[in-house]
Amino acid sequence: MFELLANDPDTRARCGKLTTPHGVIETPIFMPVGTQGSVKTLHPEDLQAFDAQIILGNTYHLWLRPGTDVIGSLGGLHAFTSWDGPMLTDSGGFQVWSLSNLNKITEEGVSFKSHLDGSAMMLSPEKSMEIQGIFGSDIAMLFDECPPYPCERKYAEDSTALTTRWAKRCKDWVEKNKPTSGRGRQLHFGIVQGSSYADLREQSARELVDLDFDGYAIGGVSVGEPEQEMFAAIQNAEPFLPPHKPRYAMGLGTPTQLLEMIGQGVDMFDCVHPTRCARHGQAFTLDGPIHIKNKQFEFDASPLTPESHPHVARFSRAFLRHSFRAGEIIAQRVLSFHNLHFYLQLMENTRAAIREGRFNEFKAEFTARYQAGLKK
RNA sequence: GUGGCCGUAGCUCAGUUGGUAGAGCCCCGGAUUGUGAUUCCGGUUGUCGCGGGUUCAAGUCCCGUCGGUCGCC
Repeated sequence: MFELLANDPDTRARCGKLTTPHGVIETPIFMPVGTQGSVKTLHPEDLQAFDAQIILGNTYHLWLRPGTDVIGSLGGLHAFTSWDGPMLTDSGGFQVWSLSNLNKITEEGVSFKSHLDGSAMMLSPEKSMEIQGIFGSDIAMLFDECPPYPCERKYAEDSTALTTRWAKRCKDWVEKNKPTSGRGRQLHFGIVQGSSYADLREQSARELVDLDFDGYAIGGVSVGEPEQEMFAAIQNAEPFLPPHKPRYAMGLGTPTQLLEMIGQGVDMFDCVHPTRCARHGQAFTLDGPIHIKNKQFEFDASPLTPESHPHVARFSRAFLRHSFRAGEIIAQRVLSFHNLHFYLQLMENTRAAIREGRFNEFKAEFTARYQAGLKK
């Protein structure tokens, strides 16, 4: 299922291969986010063009619209969205946090009002597993509670314990119902919580590992915490996760954060950052991000970056700036393509560096150049 | 010729009983971290058509004048 291929001698970074029903994923990997069944502005062929290995979908959003009846009758999420590669579905636990003004958390689950039509809904561990089973994603995330940041000790304790109890219920449901992706056994990842408390992170990790899942995510990050807290959450959980299972940092991060966390033993990432920034005109480069809408690019005939994919490099910076200012869709699409290509290229180069035992050097070089660009 | 309406930021306009000028867009810059994101935040810009009068104080009131617009002869 998960095979470790290389360990970096100087850090906790490693290379691996995760086998899923719809294909093999090489780690470390970044997973583009396609909340509602598509990566915004991109065609599945675009994703293939820069070798996206796995993409995300979201249980909460796809359950509310179009619903399990539609996706189920169309043959599952892969057939429905026309993406034939591996797919991971988030459980909806994060939406409990991000839409928190509309919900109420109880032992049973979360009752909330649909943000689409206000109708009363209830999401529970069993329900989330059932929905993800019908979707037939390759990797299903357990239904967790993502506490806010900052979070008081008592709340964090109760929340962490609740996430463990919910994890047990998810496991029971899965063992009873044995969901498949349509091509084989669906994988299930537990989610470590514990907020900013080291002992709770450890406790959460241990309890989830005892339940034995296919992989482990570190959640409760990307909720507005400072970067150091984010890294601390990883460091407080990672030592208690089994080396022979994949680790996934949820909702992260920037290019340099990815390298930092890979060095801390993380294998998988997802984040809306590259696609959201792209739609707003920010492009990632080896010298830090640039705002393509800026006046300095008005007459710039050069490609977005020297390393840009041919689909992107055929356009001048001047044209991209113009297209953004004119509100043309092509601009958002080209930058989305570019940013994801940049992230996946970074992952590919990182894997090569780990295999060759020079991850630290690679990370230092990349980070120095990127941050020098940030200061300009 | 005559009557009404209108002249305020680059554009479209708001400006209460007179109290020292605002909004949206544009433009310039920034944010964005398990997507409720064509989102959010910040910034630049004015002979208030012109001249005169009343008043402590006029974009607001009065007179004149110029320009635009609509109606009438």
